Amino acid sequence: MKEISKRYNPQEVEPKWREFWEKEKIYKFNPKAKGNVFSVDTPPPNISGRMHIGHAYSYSHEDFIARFFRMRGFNVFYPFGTDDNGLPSERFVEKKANVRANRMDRNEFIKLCIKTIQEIVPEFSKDWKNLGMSCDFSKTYSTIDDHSRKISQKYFIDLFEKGHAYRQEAPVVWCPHCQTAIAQAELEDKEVETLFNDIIFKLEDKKDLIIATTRPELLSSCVAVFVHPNDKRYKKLIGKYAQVPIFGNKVEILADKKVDPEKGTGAVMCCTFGDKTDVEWFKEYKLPLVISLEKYGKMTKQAKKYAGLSIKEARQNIINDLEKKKLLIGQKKISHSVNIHERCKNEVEILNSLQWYIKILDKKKKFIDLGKKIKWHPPFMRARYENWINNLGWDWAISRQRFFGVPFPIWYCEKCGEVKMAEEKDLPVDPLTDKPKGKCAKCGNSKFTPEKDVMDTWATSSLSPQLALRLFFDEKTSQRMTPMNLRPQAHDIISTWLFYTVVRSYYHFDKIPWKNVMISGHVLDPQGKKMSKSLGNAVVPQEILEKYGSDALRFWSAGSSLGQDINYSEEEIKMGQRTTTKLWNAARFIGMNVKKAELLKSTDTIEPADAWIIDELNKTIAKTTKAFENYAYAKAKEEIDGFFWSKFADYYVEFVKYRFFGEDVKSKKVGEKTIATVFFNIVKLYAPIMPFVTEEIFQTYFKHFEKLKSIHISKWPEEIKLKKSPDISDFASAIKAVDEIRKHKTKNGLSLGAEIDSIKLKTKVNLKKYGEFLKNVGRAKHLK
RNA sequence: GGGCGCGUAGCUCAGUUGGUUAGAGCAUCUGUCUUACAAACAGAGGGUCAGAGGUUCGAGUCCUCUCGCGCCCACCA
Repeated sequence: MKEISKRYNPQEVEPKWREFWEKEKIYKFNPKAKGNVFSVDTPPPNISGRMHIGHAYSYSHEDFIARFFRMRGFNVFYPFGTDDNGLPSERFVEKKANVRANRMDRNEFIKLCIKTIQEIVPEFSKDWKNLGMSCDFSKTYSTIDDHSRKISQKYFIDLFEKGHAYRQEAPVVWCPHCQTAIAQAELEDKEVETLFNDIIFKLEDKKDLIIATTRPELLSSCVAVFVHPNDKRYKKLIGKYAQVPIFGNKVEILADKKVDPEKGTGAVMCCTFGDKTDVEWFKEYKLPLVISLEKYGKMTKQAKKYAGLSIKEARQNIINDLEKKKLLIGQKKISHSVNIHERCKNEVEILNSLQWYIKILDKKKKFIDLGKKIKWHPPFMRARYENWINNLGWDWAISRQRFFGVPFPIWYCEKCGEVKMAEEKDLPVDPLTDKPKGKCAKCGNSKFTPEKDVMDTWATSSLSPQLALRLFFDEKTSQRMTPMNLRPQAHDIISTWLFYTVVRSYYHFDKIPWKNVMISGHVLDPQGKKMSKSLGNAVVPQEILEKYGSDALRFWSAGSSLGQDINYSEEEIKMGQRTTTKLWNAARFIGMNVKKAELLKSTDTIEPADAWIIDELNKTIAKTTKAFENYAYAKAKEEIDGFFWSKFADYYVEFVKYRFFGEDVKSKKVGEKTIATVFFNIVKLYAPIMPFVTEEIFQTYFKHFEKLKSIHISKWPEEIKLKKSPDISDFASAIKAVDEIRKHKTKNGLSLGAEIDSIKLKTKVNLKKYGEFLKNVGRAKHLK
């Protein structure tokens, strides 16, 4: 047998096989290969940061499944792409190059973005390769490349033509810091301290009406005052008018059930727009639109003497002025939560502006129904999807007043404003530099204004099945391959990526995008807190990979069931490392004792111990296979671990030793075959979780079993059937007897290898059948 | 306030449709260098299954309520 290293060294072994897999194209997708296709809609990681531990965790999960199905004989379509447009990428480039997009030339900035991305993507993708991902990296997409822009624009045109996309001037969630509209899904909450101000509005009879507000700076946008219809204090005021302090205009006092009489003074001003309720009232009561806030977050002329001030400055100045006029009669410190933009963490406003939308509100029920057609792993994650849809309050705003994104393929007629779409054969287009063909369909004019906005990054990534499929297939085949088999992702983007992909798939193809979704949890620190750079409790996967290797990291990832958050535990990673060591040692043991490994033949005559381990193996194969088929990789790992450590290593290896060192050639031979067969299967069972050590063992010891380049394209284990097999119904008693002998030795401080003269067994065991076996395994001369 | 998940040994978790004395790993303690492995092995101790009530011959598992933790959403006047 080959001379091999005594210790397993992942730092040496892992790069070797990684290069080998790439060179030999082990994971290359072959459209003509046999077997049913199993397709994965791989999440394109966002390039705005390196792979973090949460990525390592959830990408491991999908790779387990992809590897399992590959070995199960499926033709696995497992593509890779990167998400590299939109605000996150802009912010990343701004930070890296120390520039601000809105202070530089648009084209220069876009060029800088593209250059930066080209520089970093190869290094960025390396982390995913180092993790051992079995994607086909030979063709990849980026959500900003020509390929993706073309698809994104094509399907936008499709939406428009089908009437699912519309442009409208309406209140929209606006980020004054990023100076763009954003979607509801991009909001986060933040708890802030603020002042609740009681302000006097004068009534027509000169009496006071006190309203409470946290946003006095919006007084100039006040268009009504609302009270609860049953509020006795205000009932008689309904329909009358109140005068807005400082600005002097009169607004009607209206009644609406949304007013909470308990809150503040029970009278509330409605401004266009302070919050979502204002928008609802604005629409419902057809209130006038009075804009006091412009897109940079500064006060407009409407705010008169406060024009040009920031929100905070205006608030302070108005409070001061109200105080001077004795119109501010109370102030209370409160803490409330406000919506912030997830990308920049700044408070958002609601602004009236012209934006493109994709209709979603009118199809809520449909999207919920589609969700029911998808198989969710774990099932309870569907509730989050439905919960999100039920709470949706806005259509999907997809235009962004930004620079680095997929442009809308649109011009507007200068004369009549009619939309002019690009033609499909010209895609991708940039309306800022490309000219539309032909004349305005409506008025015949031939001068056009380009659309400057770009699309929300999700508007492109929600087409990820198409982005991936079209790398390898024509349009017809791509559509035939939808729905894909699996969408793997983490739970934080159910309301964005997952939901939007369902929306797009429905509008374009009237189909669900995938048959299964697999939702991973998050990684928490050992105390159960969220890991984040800012808290300083984040672990860096690159360091773990370097120190312990990918197999060990993946082993840890496999440790919690699907959808569960996991606490980071270095101990568990060490356990993975120990498993690789244990596997390596077991392989070495076989290498030392078995000259040339052979597999059992169905006609071989085996001994009871062999039959027992084969039986246990068969049970393990059945359970592991079922678990993996249900995406329950944690259960699969548990089964394999249990069999390998507690059945194979702890017992079977000890059962077979005496035969290896003894004289009975026939018994020795069948023992050799059994141990090789069983261990070979163990290595295969572990292959999806720990691809490197299993490849090393396969290549070193078992390559001659199957004429294949890699274990990862070998056949998944199946039940081993032997024509004649001894009865092992009483083998448990033999194991019990072995335990008893071990206990006896431990109690007496003897080493397990020590020979003992005789032992009286309490265990009832058939000594005729197992006497010799027990004497040999237990190294006892006599048994009673 | 709504939705979802979780609460089992010191720690991390497993417990399939309710069915003997509740399991594993880590940690602890005691032994053992035994021809794969001391990064190992053998053995031992350790649990009112968050709490209360209910259904049942029988509940960690089903139902109701309470408490605690986490996530998502709403609340923003």
